[in-house]
Amino acid sequence: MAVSLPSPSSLDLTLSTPGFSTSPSLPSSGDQGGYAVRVLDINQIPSVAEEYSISIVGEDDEENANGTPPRKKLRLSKEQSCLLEESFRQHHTLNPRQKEALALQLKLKPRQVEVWFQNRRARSKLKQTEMECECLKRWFGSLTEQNRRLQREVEELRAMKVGPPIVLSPHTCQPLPASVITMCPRCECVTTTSADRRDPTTTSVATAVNLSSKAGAPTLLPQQPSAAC
DNA sequence: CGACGCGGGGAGTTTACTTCA
DNA sequence: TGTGAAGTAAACTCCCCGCGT
Repeated sequence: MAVSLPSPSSLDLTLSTPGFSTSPSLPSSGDQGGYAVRVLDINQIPSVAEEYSISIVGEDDEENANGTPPRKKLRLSKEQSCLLEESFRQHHTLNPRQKEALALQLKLKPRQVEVWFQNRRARSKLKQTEMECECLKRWFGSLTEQNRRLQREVEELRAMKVGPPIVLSPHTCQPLPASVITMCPRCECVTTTSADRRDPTTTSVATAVNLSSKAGAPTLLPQQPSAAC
């Protein structure tokens, strides 16, 4: 029954894992006494539901009288969750041997470990998607604001009846193309550079503002955000 | 090379349970 | 203190894909 876990307190908790030590089908060992042992989660006030889950979840109460297994739901203890999280940090998928070993260590069924990893992957992906969505929203807002500013600038230049500034390349003495505003979608830092000074291999977020556009308004050409920041 | 079975993973859903107003 | 809505997470189902035969 002994499980190697970091602290003595966690060992105590693990001994009372729902669905294992409290299972009615298991003979009560001397120091635990079957139902006498409860899930001792120091951060959680025991509830009626907890009592319920303890009483209904067992390793071998697979089916009821109809032959259909009742849908049961256990709550993983903090130690179990921590260990699963730790394992998830190491690898997001488990091979059968790892699954078996982890299940044994956690006193869970391999299927439960498998389900936990499935759900964990799903949560991870959801979180990632939400973060990307937020990032894109901020990026969009920033670009919108930038667009407004540039349009104002164009209007002002038009009002002055002054053509777009022509910058000569220090190397070739040829006019440079339109400036390129580069913004990092993560930290939203914006830098303005001449097109010929950019590293052609860089795939940074670039918003090309063509001030000499015949149509009047500057054209914004959003590109994919880069991972490099 | 295609058909078949099997196992694993993703996506979506259900359901038990908790939290909070 | 009781209750219902909302949130969370375990468990389920379906489908697809890769792999071995």
